[in-house]
Amino acid sequence: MLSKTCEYALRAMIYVAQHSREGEMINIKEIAAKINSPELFIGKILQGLSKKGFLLSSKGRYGGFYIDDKAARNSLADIVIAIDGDKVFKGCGLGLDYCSSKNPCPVHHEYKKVRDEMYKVYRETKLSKFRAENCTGAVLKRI
Amino acid sequence: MLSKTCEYALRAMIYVAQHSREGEMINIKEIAAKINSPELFIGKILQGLSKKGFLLSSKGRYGGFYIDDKAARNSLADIVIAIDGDKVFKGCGLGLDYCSSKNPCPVHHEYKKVRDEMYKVYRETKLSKFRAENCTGAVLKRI
DNA sequence: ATATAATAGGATAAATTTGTCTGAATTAAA
DNA sequence: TTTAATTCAGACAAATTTATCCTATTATAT
Repeated sequence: MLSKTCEYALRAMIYVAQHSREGEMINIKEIAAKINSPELFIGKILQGLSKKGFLLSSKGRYGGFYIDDKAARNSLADIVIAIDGDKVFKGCGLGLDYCSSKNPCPVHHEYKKVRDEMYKVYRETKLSKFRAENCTGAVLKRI
Repeated sequence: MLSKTCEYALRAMIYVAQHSREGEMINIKEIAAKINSPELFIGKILQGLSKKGFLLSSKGRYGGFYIDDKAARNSLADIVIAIDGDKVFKGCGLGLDYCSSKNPCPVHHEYKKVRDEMYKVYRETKLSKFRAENCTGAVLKRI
C-alpha cells in the first residue's frame, strides 16, 4: 500500500506525461482538478519531484510542469521509491527488518514471490507509455 | 504495505498461536519482547482483536492471551482486514476509488492480478499453521 | 514598465497513526 | 483475606503524514 502522497504523485505524473506537448506547460490547478487531489498539496509534491529531476517546471505566467522524453524514461517504481522508499518492494510481509531468504519470516517465501511481481508491475510501467503520442486517454478521476 | 499496527498484530498473533498450549496464557510482556514491539501498544492492539473474537484473553494473575482451535481458523488476511481494512487487497494501484475492471485505471489489469495473489498469500496462511503441534519454531525477531 | 499568473519556499495547521500513562477490574497464589 | 500480577478502559502525548497559508520569485503578455 502506497502513501496518499505517493498515490497523488503517480496520478499527477501520469497526467502530466499524457498531456506534455511541445512548448506547453501544465499547471497545478489543472492537474489537481483532473486527478482529484488538493491543489496546494500536489503542488508541493511535484515541486519535490521536480527538484529530484523527475519532471521539468517553469515559473511565471504560462508556467507549469512538463515531462520530456528523458524524464519519461522513469517508471512508476522510480517515483514510488523516491517518495515512499523501497519498503513496499523490498520489505518483509510482517514488517521484520532482518527478514531475508537466509533468515526468512514465516511467510517470506510466498510473500517475496508476489512482492517481486508487484515491483515488476510498477517497474515496467514507464511514463513514456502515457505520453501524448501513445496515450489512449485513460482518465484518472471519476468524470 | 501494512500499517505498523497491523504488522505488530500479525507477529503477535503468530507468536501466540505458536505458544498456545492447554491451560497456559501468554502475557503481553513476553509477546512484546519476542516480536520487537512496544509493550503497551501491542497490549492495546491485542485487546482490540480479543474484543472482535480473534483471540481469547483472561485477566488477573497468570492471565494473558490464547488462541484455541477455533480462533486458529482465522487467516492472516482476516487480521489485516480487521485492522487496516481491505484496501490493500481490494484497492486501486493508484489510489482511485472508482477503479474497477469496467472502469480501469492505467495499471488496473496488471496490478489486480498481483494484488489478488497477494491476498491469496495472506488468506491461505492460517494461524493453525503456527500452532504448537505444527510449529517449526519460526522466530519473529532477531535473536 | 506594469500587471498578471504561475511555481518555490518556508512556516504553520490539521488529521491520523503510533505510543504512553494511570487507575480500575479481575484472577489466583500465598 | 491479602497481595501480586495481569488485562481493560479511557485519557493523554508524541510523531508522522497530510494539507494549507503566506510571501517571494519568475516569466509572459500587454
